[in-house]
Amino acid sequence: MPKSDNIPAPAVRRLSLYLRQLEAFHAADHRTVSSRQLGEALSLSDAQVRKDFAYFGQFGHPGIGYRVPELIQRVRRILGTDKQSNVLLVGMGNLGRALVSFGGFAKRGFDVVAAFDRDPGVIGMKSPRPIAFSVQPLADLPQVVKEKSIRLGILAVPAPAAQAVADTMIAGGVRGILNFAPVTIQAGLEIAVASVDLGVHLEQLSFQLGTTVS
Amino acid sequence: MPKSDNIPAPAVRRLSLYLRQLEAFHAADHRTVSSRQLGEALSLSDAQVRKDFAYFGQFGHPGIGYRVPELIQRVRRILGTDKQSNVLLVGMGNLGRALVSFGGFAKRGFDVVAAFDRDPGVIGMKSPRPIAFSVQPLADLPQVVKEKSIRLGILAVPAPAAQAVADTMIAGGVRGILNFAPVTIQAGLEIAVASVDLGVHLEQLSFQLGTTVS
DNA sequence: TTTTGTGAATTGCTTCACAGCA
DNA sequence: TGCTGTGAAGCAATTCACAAAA
Repeated sequence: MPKSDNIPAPAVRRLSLYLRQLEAFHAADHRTVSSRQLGEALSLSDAQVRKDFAYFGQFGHPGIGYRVPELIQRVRRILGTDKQSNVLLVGMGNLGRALVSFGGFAKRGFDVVAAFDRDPGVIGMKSPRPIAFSVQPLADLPQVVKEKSIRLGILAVPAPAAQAVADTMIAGGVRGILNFAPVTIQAGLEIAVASVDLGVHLEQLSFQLGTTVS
Repeated sequence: MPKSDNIPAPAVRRLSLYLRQLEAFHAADHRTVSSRQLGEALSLSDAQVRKDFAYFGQFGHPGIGYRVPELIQRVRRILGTDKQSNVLLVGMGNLGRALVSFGGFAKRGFDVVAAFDRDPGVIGMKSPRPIAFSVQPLADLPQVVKEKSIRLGILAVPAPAAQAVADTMIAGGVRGILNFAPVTIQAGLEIAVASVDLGVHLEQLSFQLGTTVS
């Protein structure tokens, strides 16, 4: 049983990176890995790595390091991705279509099993590539959430529609939203929201270039 | 002249959010905005907002607040997006195609003006929608970087190719990379790298659901 | 030896609270 | 009065450094 409370948010963010790197070590047939090796691969200190894992329990073996397959299992358990879960997506514009075609989610434990759009033009569309579902109207969302036990939704609609669609998702039973619209989504504390604003990331790079360099 | 050094990284991240929100206030015809209003819209404290701006200079007017158009200009200047700049993209898979079709970059000061891919099958392709350039082979990258004064590149290739392509971009003169591949890119300190791992964000949501709730 | 786990020290970030200006 | 800018205080996260385990 971990302390469960008082875990720094940055530590949780890094947990995902550790998992990704552990899987890379596993693919390269490393049986064990030390906090220093793991930190080096991710540009973190060895102390940081040990402290982060310590928030969740005792995973290491003194003198040995961490056993890779064991740690992968335990981190997945912590993140809740030890079993596949279903997610839905709303907004089948350019980005939405790219995201449902994107193979990377399934490898990390998330299956995109339903897509919704307001536009009747794309509803019924068999979505790009051989995908097993067709695009449905938003009105069907609550039913699909129940039938497929969906907890997470990806929001890929234009900015002006984002808050209203988010409200619809929440009312329909979605518990967490990954938002790609460049607006701040307002939701209750019991709803988890993460936002990815592609423009923001380029701005960060632009700022760094302005200061890092002459 | 700002102090220039010792600016917390979180403050720089929030600067992009302030800009986005200021533009929303501007569109709604707000002439001025207080730190409290701005903070409320972004779920931040008023003190946080004032302190963040203070890292970069004195922008506010006591008793009044911040003048919206003025602050927008100054934040853009700080981020280096007061003038449009050219960016390139490598990797015309699903995600890459969606990103070049994505209108949101131009509004924030970034024009995607060139696209590259390894696959001869897509080279020469006029890219989706009416876009003014065609996909080129990677060998052309250094020349394009020079001709179009490109400093930033978007990396949207599969994970196994990402590091090699990043090296090619850097050797070609790119100074900052926005990486969508789920790997840590190794680059010199003079190169700015930002990574967006779509799977990681879903994992964060998954973790929050596991702990927030029963 | 090697390497973890962890209290203690340190560094960094945020919030507080108020002087000063409009 | 309303609101900014900022030193000081408080809190959070990281790094240090070492006892214990293999």
